[in-house]
Amino acid sequence: MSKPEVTTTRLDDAARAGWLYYVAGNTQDEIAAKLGISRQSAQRMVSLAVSEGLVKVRLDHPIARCLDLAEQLKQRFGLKMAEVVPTDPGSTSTTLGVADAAAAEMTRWLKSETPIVLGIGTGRTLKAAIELLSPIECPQHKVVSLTGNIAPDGSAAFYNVIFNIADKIKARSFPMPLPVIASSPEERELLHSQAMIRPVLELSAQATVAFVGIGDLSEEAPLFIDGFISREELLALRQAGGVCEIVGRAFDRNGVPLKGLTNDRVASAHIPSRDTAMVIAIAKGPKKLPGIEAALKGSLINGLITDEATAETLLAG
Amino acid sequence: MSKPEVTTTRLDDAARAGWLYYVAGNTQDEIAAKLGISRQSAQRMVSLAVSEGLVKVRLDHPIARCLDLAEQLKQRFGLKMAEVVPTDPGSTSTTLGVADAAAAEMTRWLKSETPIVLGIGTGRTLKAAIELLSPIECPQHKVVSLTGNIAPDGSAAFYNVIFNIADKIKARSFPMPLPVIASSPEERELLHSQAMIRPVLELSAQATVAFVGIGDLSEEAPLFIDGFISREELLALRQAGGVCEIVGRAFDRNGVPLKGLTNDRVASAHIPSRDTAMVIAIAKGPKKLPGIEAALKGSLINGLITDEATAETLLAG
DNA sequence: TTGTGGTATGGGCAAATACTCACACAACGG
DNA sequence: CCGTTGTGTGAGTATTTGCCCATACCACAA
Repeated sequence: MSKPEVTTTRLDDAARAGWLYYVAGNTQDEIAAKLGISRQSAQRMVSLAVSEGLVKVRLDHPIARCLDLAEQLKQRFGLKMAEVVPTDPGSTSTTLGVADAAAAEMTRWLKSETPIVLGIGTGRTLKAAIELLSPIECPQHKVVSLTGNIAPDGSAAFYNVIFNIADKIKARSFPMPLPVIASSPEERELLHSQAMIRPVLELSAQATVAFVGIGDLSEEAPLFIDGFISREELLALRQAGGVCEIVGRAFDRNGVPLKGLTNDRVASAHIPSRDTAMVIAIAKGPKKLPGIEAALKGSLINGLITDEATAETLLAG
Repeated sequence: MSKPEVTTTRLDDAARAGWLYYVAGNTQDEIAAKLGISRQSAQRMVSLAVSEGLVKVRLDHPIARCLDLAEQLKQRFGLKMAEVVPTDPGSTSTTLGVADAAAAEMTRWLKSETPIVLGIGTGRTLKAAIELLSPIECPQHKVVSLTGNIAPDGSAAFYNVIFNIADKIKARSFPMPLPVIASSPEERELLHSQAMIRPVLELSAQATVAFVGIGDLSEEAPLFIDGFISREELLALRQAGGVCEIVGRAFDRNGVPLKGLTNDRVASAHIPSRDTAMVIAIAKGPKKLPGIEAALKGSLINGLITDEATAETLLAG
């Protein structure tokens, strides 16, 4: 006999046992007594009810939908980790919710006893996340910046958050005292070969986990708004097919880094290897969608924190 | 609301834990690890999710015996609708199972696109049912109370559930700001002629469907326990042949309303006409048997939700 | 009758889960 | 300011559950 073929009365009994268990809240012992069978049989009845799909559980909470979407994201894009937070339909904030979730995820990593190397990108979302981070003492960990922290005018780049996080978690921090984008490829090489910088770059390659934002390349591209690139450079990136930027480096819609242009001068560390590190992007909203899609296609990341609406669009596409 | 009042984020966490447990099939240990909390807390979260009613279990199996009994009930007593849930032999609860079924039946009605008028009685069973009701937005419907909601001491009658249900389903609600039993027939007339009350009474007569409980008139009669009638009044009702009470109005064993006594002063609306409305009683257990029999004999109802044991006794008698 | 293959049963045990308790901490009220 | 009260937490412990396995049972064929 190929099919399991369960008889009707058997399923009836299973349903009854399942009812007594799940609805009436009996223990298997009690069910056994009431149905006049052994506890083991009662257990079998209950598990039969489950395996035959008689028992359906539903969670009456918006969160349930989010978890479901997260699971789908992981499946579909081969992510190791995904988190979807509820969308607040009214809000236009690009950080609401995801920042909290990112802070929570960071905390989970930081709670580890064994030392980790935490790579940190840049951006508004990340800054918001770190502001939400609860202070926690983790002297065992190291936190390393993936981007330079010097703005074009020589001031500290505002959305470079390495100091903020280091302060919050009392870990040793490794900032990258460089401009985000050097003036020429040669300057970048020169800077990268400095004794102060090299160990930071090496450390960033060893990151256990990295949190990065995804920047769009629209008219309001953070790289442009914050003055790291000129309007002409922004247009050139778009012309070349660029749709997003991670730690300053521009990618096309397939997540392939653009050749030339500002990419030749980006002084940031490379995104850590997805084989050895968790690279978690924090991004939501329609403006970031092409960027997220690119990052997923190009396997630039293996973790994503986003919101419901964004997740739905990603899965629909 | 005198409820414990659990904050949103706490419920969110509970939902998350519940999802991981029931949907994703994690053990509590795994949940604890994933959420970065202790196993005990994970357990608490899961049980919170259950106790807050976030987790709904449904059994997708018509237990043959119950269906059979339901069919027989419909045939024998000319009901339009009957539902029989399994009996838990050991339990003394008067709501277990039937409340779930009632909630499911309500949901079925509420899902209707076309606006309905939902009449709601009172009582423990009904309250339990409404607590199990999943929140569902139905602004198209109206829900009207069939009984007054003022207790003898002036407080809100505890088992009047119009507000609970209105809150759950986001429908316009029509409570009846009256005492359940007026001090005299004259007072009742006066109250009923009020401009605030009349529309409610008229609406209740137009109900599409009404859910009512059946109260017994034993020493533990809810009317008496909750202080709506005195012991003397209770005894008088029994003396006069009363066996049950629906929306406060007492009936004899044939389902004929008693003349005089407290019935002259009951301020409740009449049970909607069985010709135009579904009137569904929710009741089980030996104590309610005479009441259910009376309601069936007097054709006070055309729908019944009860349990196996009660159904069997009804059919045997 | 006996053997054989398949299936159901219950004992036993480790894992998982629920519960109780004591304590920490914050909010509240004198 | 200090007790009081309520709430949340972790530790420890009892209960419950899931699962393996030896055994009993049954139908059927030799």
